[in-house]
Amino acid sequence: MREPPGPCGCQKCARVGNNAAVPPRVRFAPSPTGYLHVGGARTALFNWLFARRHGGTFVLRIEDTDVQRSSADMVTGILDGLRWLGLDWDEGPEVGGAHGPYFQSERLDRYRAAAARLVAGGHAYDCYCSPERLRDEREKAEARGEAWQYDRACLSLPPERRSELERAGAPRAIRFKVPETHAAFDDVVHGPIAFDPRAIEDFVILRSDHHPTYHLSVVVDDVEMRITHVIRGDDHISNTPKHLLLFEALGAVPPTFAHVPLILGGDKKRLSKRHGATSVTEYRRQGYLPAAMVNFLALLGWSPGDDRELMSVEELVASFSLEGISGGNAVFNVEKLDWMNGQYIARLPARELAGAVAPLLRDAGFAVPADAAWWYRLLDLLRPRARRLTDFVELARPFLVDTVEYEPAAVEQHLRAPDVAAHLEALAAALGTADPFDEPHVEAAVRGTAAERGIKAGVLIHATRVALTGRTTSPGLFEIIVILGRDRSVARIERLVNFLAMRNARGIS
RNA sequence: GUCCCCAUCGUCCAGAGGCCUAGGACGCGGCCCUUUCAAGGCCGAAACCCGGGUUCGAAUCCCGGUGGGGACGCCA
Repeated sequence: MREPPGPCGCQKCARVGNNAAVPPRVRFAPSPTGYLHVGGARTALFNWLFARRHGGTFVLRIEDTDVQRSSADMVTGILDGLRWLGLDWDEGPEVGGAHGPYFQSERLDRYRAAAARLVAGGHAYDCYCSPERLRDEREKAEARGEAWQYDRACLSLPPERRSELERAGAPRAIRFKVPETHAAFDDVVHGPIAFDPRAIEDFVILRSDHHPTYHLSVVVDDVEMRITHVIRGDDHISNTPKHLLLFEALGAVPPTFAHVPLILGGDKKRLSKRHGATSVTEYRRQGYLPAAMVNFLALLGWSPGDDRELMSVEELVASFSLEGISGGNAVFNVEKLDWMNGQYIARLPARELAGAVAPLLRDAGFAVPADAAWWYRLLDLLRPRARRLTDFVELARPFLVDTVEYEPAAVEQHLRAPDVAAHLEALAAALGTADPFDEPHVEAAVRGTAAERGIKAGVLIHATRVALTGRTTSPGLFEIIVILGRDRSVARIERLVNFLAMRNARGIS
């Protein structure tokens, strides 16, 4: 029996009720208690790709029910991170939408109403147990090497005891009464997962300060925001049975779940600060291109099913499917990210590259060259040598300063040949008459000079590189002579000749 | 400790019973190109965790072990 295709012609769009296929609604729900972590960014990316692939809606919801630890700055940072990656949201902060508000701190009345409904329906009950008592019980159990579950002390409180507590002003939380039904679901990436409900304690859904816990708010919002697919981190698998139970108690059809594996550091431990950068802001600062970051993150735990590696956002959207997500955790491999970033730098249009490098140049105290054509040509010479945007500052330095510094290693390695100064003077003269001043003629001048003076071209080339850049490495010599131009090239060669003369005079050779 | 998830080169993935002499990419080694450094091209080393089943046939299915990870809060 074939099911009707979804709105985008595929079989994967959500089916709500009997058989009406609707475009999927997915959400990314970060907690603003920290910056946007690369793991969170990848979860957001998978949600976004899924929504775009199926013509669905990507909702951004801020889970700021932890008043103490949440901050507005973190919200800004997360939004900036998502925008930098190009993950635009259809509903959420700043854009609004029909299912708002999108900050949980503005939806507290809904959670309280839902909790009251659950109590009224016999799915939840008031709990007056003090946090101290619960903590003690847990510690005692732990000392015995056992796990402790809430003992349902408040499940059936005698009315007189209850009014006594109320009169005494005892803080009251609300706990969900976990039923004995089996909690099982079919995870899109993991397959069937079943839990024994006896392993789930009666968890708190509304704190004594009348704020919801995560379990309540996430389910209430997913219901009210009509979320069809929950794509989130693996670490939520063990929470899912609680959520399933809540969906049921609330009389709602649960969404489809897809739990994506975690991102680990080189030691296979959960990625954290000691592994290096973990926030997307940090990668941005380090000179990674958003397109490279997206490509890399997409391939971390997901594959299009073939051997493609370099994929544009359009290709990712066209190929994305939840079934392509692998079940195992993935190690964040910076070397591969570096390679990929280099690939994107190599392919970036000159204008865009120049735009991306400009702020870095200014930060380093350089003015962006006024001659755009010249600057683009220079960038083209440098780009195959760059892996990060930040590399361009050092690569470009010799071409932006008035006077180059001679690196000791360059002086030692390439200026030892006999009569280098004389050879360089001859080259300066030859360059003075090269016409036109282009690569073939410059090359002819260099090779011709070497031949006339009976030395190997390499000797002259290396010495000249030191004169022009002060370094042992650079783009091809003929290319850099041309880009520096006749006057600057000749001047730099003559300056090195003088430098060598002074050094000889001081007998330092 | 209990529950859950996972298991292919060092790393990220391909593989959905015969197409596997296990494929691609990063990284690594070599060669080519070459004025250096890159980039690029070519070549190479490198893996199915172990043990039982099922099957004519298993990297692929089942069970057990081992290993790794995650969750066990009035955090999210």
